[in-house]
Amino acid sequence: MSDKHMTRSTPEKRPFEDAVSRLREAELRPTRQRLALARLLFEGGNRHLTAEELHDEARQADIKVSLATIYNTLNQFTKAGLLREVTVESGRAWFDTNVSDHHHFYAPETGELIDIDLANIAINGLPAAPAGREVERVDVVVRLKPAD
Amino acid sequence: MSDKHMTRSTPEKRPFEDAVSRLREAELRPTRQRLALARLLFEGGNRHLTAEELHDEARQADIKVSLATIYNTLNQFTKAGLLREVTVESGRAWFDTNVSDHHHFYAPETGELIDIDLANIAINGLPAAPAGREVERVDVVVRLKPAD
DNA sequence: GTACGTGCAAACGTTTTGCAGCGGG
DNA sequence: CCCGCTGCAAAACGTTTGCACGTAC
Repeated sequence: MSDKHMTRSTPEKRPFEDAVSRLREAELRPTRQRLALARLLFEGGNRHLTAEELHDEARQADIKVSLATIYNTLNQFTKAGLLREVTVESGRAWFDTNVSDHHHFYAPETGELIDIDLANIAINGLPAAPAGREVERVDVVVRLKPAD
Repeated sequence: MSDKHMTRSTPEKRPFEDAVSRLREAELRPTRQRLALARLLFEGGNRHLTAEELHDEARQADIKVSLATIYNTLNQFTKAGLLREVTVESGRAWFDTNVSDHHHFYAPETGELIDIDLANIAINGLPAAPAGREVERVDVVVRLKPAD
């Protein structure tokens, strides 16, 4: 086996490989743009972003991506289960890199979203879903306002 | 006390008077359009409507109202506490004539919203609001899908 | 009469789409 | 080489706004 194409696995390299395999598992071709966006999204913990915010981040990181591609990518990632869409406001979609079952605090004035772990919360006595339907997901949004 | 301005309270007359006083209490001038919309909204129990749906209903009832006025009116009614805005989908605002504290089932395919009474549901263990903030409202949305 | 409401059309912000060209496998 | 992806611009969508006119009080 030639080592002509082999590269040493440096610590800095890891995220790149992670992003590649993440995309492959989701059956999405690891294109330049998707890789770049995946790294922005998934490095550095749980994040809540709008399309516009991700676009700005990409620009700041000197990644050339059109807003249309941002939207396409966010929707594809969501469909593939890599992201979760959070609906707290009509007129703006938020995307959450935390795809586990959880809930949110939402502060309208700042647009801030804060995760609430499922372990912290119990919902009892929910009526059964109407006939012919089943529950897909329960979303709890705790709307905040500045304290008096 | 003169009965000069008194009108016999016929069953058909009530809703009109109700709508008038409802608007007066909310400090909104009872104009032709606001009255007509108020009657469409508040007669016949709890309703969940989008602006577009209310506009269509008005057209069918031969009420001439522009879409802009529908939006203005829905927002004014909401601010006045006569309606409640329900956010279940980014890109479309729903208005609920039930302003009491309650939650919703939501069926995306049909756009159907079904009230869940607060009595039926208990939420325990919610973390405290972050510092400097307080909880304004807790919204629970149970997203439905067609049964398998 | 006057302040407020309405209608219309145009502007807005977000999201989607159509199509020519690029690039990953 | 081929099919899927990207970029751009334009369109679509729900919603808001500016301004002239109308109307409740």
